[in-house]
Amino acid sequence: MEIASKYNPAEVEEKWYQYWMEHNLFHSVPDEREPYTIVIPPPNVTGVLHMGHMLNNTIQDVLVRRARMQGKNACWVPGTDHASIATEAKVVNRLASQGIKKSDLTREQFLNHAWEWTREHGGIILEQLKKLGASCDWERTAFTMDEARSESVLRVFCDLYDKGLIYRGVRMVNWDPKALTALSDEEVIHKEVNGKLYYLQYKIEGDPDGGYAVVATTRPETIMGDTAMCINPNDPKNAHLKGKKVIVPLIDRVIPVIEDEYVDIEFGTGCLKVTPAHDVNDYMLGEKYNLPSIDIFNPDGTLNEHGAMYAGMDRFAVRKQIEKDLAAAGLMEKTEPYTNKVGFSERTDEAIEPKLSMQWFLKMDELARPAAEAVENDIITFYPEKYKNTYRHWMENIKDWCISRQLWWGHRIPAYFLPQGGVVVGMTREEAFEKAKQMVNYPLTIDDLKQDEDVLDTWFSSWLWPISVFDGIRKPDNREIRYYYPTSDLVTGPDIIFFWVARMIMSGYAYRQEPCFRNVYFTGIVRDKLGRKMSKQLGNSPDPIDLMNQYGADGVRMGMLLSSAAGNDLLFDETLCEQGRNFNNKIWNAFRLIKGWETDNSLPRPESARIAIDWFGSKLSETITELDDLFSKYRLSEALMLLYKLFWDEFSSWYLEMIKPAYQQPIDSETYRVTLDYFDALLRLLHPFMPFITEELWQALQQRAAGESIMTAMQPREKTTDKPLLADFELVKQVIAGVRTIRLEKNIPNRDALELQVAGHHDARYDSVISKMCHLTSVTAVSDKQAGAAVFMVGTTEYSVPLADKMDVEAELQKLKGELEYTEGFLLSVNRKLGNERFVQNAKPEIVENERRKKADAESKIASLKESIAALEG
RNA sequence: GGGCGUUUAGCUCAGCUGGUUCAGAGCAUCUGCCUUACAAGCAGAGGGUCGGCGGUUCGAAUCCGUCAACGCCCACCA
Repeated sequence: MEIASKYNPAEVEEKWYQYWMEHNLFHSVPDEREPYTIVIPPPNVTGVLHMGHMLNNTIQDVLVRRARMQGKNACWVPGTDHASIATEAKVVNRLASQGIKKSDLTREQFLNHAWEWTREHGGIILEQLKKLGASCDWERTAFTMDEARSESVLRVFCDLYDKGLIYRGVRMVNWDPKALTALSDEEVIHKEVNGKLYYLQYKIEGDPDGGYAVVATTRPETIMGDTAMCINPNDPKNAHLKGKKVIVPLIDRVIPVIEDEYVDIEFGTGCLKVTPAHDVNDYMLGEKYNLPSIDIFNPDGTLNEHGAMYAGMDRFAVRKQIEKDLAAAGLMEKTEPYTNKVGFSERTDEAIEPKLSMQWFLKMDELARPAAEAVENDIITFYPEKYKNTYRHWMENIKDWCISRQLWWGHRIPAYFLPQGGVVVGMTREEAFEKAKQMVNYPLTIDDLKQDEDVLDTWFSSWLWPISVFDGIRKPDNREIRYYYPTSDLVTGPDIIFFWVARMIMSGYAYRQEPCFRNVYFTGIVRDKLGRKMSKQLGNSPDPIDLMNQYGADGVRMGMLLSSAAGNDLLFDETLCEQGRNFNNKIWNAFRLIKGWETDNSLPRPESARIAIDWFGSKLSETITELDDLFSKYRLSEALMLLYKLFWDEFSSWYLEMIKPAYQQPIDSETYRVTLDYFDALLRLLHPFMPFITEELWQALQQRAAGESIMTAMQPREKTTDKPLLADFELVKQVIAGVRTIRLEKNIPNRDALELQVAGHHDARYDSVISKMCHLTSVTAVSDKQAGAAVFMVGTTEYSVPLADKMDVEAELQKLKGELEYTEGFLLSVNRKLGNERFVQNAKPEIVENERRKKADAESKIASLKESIAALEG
């Protein structure tokens, strides 16, 4: 059978994914095995795969596949998120392109469009995950707005309301004037903005001299909302303003001067304009001093009728205009450049407007307590650990969660207003109606109930995800939730630690009295090789699908993993995918070699093969131990590198070369059998990282039963590791490398056999291997130094290859003298150490002993080198 | 303004509780090879005063202090 010399991923990937699906190998049902559960961080339902998803899902797949091969009942639950704001924005945009305004539609009509959009674009991302090889249990695919999840969300809302944890009230919230909704604090990103600090003159009322106070502000457009000016009572320079009233520029409204120590005397002029409706601090002052609050903005950020002559204009246009008008009126003292932090909407990138509005809130302190403790006490472990600090800090300063959004796409809040005031909460209108009847003493029909128009924050559904995907909210005792929960590992980005991770932990304790997962693996952010975050705007993000077409899914998976030390950002470089592809090719070719061998039962097993088999068996065992350790620390990148080296260096470059029969000669059947076993074990170790090629070769390695798969084969277990053998072999490698170097330097072709002479300690047990690898006629012990031989040292042993006429005596002398000089310097430093009394007294005995050994070795090496030099010179 | 983290070979990183598994790995580079598994390869080689300074110690990449650069998170000073 002729096998191509290059691996072609396109030919095999789809085939095996279908095979896995056809044989239902991803599906899990509860049984007596230990469960291993991961719930996917649900991507936006209408999103497409980006590099962050690639990384995140590759890691999850590695963990799941490995767990499955360790005999656990592995279950990876996929699904998508309705992404309220993001999806609604996309739908609004599409409607706009069709000339339809959202405001022209009824809620129902709009939702029809949204569902249509979801059907069109939904699930694309899940198909892309299949191309990556993700072994999700697709039968369990969930959606945050499907029936089970929606009902769970409403139930939790009702329950928390009944417990008094959800309340409704007027608060200063973060208002997004573009999305026209309130946002939670976590959805606001603070950015530095270069602006101006405006110094405005406020005339003092009734001052005969036309005196005025100067206020420094970054937002002159809000003066129409001023209801006071505030000074610090301890500020001597503004003492003359105490008890006075001042006049708001341009609109000539009179406002009082109040005093509060909140005002920083040093900032600006020490006078602060107070606009309770449009600033969080001013709001506090307003509450404290009972000031009126004048809201001058429409929801979309234009000014309303309180904006006087600016009514209808956008807030930023007003800022420009008012600057001119104030200057014209002689009320603008000056402006100076000023940089301050402004909040922007995470989703729409619109400047946030603090706005007073009626919203629903969830009280957090009670929910946070057990969640904080769980992480503090490592019941839930974070990798890397540093995020524990971040989490603790947030938990300790947690504020109530604004959970209502003025959107249509999402879970509509199950609260109903009564005609004469008051509100009832219920799963359905009917349920609410029943409750309402108990509450009021006036006639009421079901249609009198008006449901709240708002929907819930998207995260109010995702925070239930680990429970709701197993239907643990609606049926807390069902078999699935009891079996799969708590889940094992969560793999996600640190950017959503508050949005999602922290809240899931809270809901887990609130509804299951248990942690929702045991370990959280925070991935880094995928950046380009210049360190820039990958983004659509920059166009620096490669298309994952293109990458997979080019390098194969296995190659790309490897490329992602090689660069991703846990928790560090990773600088993605396509050459890593290339490295992945090359590795695939290496595996492929090793297979070609092995498969090409004929076996012969009558052949005895050569000694060199016996050594090779013993040695590699130990190497394999040692590697498995190290691998387990790395996995337990979630050091996947290093785990993969370890296997890479095991396969490429140890197996291919050393083991296969050692057992390789001469050209077109058969191999003895014993060696062949063991080699197939080793190859099988390597494939199984590699499978979690590179599922496709390993399945392809595993199937080709020998006849497999229908439906059999490497996916469900067991991971190899460690056997005995012969440490002395491994150590010996490292010396053997050095000897072989030494001879190879001589061949290279002296230009001696491989086909010319050489002789190797040894002076000093040498273990002859490995001579068969050395002879085979170096093409030697013999390895002989000699006592006398001989001229005309190229020399190299391994430890204190001197090896030489007689070369006769090929010798360049001068060059050889140079080399030996250089080595002598180095060794003498080394000896000097060791002697200095041993001559230091305090070292000999204080250091641990074994350390001192070690130094003495170094001294002895160096001395013997020097003696040996001197002899060789003498022989050459003589 | 607070907190956290990073700084080791050209690049990306590993070095846990201070002492030959302490200066490492992969990639890249250089040299020689189309040796019949693989040139997407084979064999070999070079390359770092471990960010700067100071301290503790017989001994510091490793511990302490300090400075610098970069990054992240949090925060209501207009």
